[in-house]
Amino acid sequence: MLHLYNTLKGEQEKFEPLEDDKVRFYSCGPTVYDYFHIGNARPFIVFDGLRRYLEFKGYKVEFTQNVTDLDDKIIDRAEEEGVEPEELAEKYAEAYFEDLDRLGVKEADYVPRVTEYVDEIIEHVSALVEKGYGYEVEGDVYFRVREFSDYGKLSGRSIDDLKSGARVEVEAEKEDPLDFALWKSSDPDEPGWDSPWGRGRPGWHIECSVMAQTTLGDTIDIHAGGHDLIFPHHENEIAQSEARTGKQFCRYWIHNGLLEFEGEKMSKSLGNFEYARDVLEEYDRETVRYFYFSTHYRKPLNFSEKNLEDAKSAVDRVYEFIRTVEELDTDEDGSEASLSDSGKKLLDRIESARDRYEGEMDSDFNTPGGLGVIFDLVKRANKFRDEGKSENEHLLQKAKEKVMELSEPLGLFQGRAKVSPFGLEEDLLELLLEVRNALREKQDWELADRIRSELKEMGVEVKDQEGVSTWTVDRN
RNA sequence: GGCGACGUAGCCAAGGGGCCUAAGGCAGGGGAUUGCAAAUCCCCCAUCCCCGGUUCAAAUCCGGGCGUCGCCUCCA
Repeated sequence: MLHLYNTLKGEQEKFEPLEDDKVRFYSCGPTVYDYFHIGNARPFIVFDGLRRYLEFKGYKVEFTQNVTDLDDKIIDRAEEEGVEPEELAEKYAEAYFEDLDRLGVKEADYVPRVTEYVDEIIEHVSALVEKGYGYEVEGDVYFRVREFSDYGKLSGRSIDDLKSGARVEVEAEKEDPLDFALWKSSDPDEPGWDSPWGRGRPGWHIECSVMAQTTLGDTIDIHAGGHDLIFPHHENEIAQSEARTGKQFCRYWIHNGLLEFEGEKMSKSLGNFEYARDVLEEYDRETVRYFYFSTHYRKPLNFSEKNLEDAKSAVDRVYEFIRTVEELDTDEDGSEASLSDSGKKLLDRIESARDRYEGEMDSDFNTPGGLGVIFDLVKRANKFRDEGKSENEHLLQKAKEKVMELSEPLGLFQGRAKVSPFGLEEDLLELLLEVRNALREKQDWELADRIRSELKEMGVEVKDQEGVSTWTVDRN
């Protein structure tokens, strides 16, 4: 039974979707005014993992991740670069999809864009105005926070706490400084749509409410995003949504911890960030994914070379195991009746692995625990292999299959990308290694070592093992 | 100032009253294996931020400190 920490309740709860095995899952997507940085990638990867894990457990998941392609940041940035906002948004939306693909994030079922939902947004805002939750002042429409009695239930604050914070910008036209914009009037040179309040564009929080509810329904099961979105973004989403429907908007609010860099939150405004695409030049996707899954998703995590290098070594360890097993001839069926004691132990470990794994993962998506089960299996299988019981080699095959099965939700260890799409490079490499092995037969170590070290410089690592030479590429 | 999260080995990181003489990974040391290298295997490497308390029993619960981070303003 899966348990998730629900920000709304402030504690872990049993996860039970509204409709038996169907899960309606919304995850906050990017505002496409720039490439996303490696900290932004955390929720993308972590919630991709959660989605896959739900599917792994047999749920039917409907997954929506929006693209905010209309926003003041886009307008500002477009002006700086001297291009149209639409053009800028399109450029970065494309880059976003490319980067997601490189990170191995599965495509969402629905990928709504704000500009395609303006009609629905206007409808939603109109409904709020009719109900007395929204009011117009000179073409802007605000949400009347005091009207919504549950305001603050997600972030655990009261309106009075917020007031005393006193950092809320005072705009004279608002009835209350805490009220937030649902709709903003646009200057003639800004993007705008005709509405009952004149030409304008959606406010800052409304798009998520509308896109979530349009694609998934009035009440959704999971809404996920970064911890820094709890207030005001998600708080306001709740207010807008529930004020209109009178129904609960979302049942489980899930928030990931932030990525830190040298002790501070990585963010665009602090300037201490690295683009995800730049990190991917250095490290392959599985290293990045492992890096994220090796810490519980709610904890803060420090970004550093060292951490990524560690992750890389760990990923290599599993691939090394998979590779060695694949090189065994394990055609024989191997009867389990004649297993040695150590074989029986290993078989037992393999057979109990899924339960142990789910036991970890069910506890608030504890991926470090889940990875522990996977690595434990690798360790024990390696040990078994070293005992040299060749008659039981099919057990290693089984262990490998289990490792891959359990790694699937994490998008790990399913096989590495080939060197080139044509396969020619691979053939040439094989040929080169054959020649090198002929040299080794003749004990021409000097030339053989030179080939190995020069290949290494190109990123191809050669290993000689049990008479066979293998190679791995240090890139994806 | 208000609200919240967190503090486990050299580093990363699970665990959350007795099975902990604390998973797993990385790095390091010693050994086996090896043309060399790599990989693999074996062995070694923590008493859980501090102080009080509850309990037969606490890393694990309670209270108080200290520290780090986040939110209260755009932000994943």
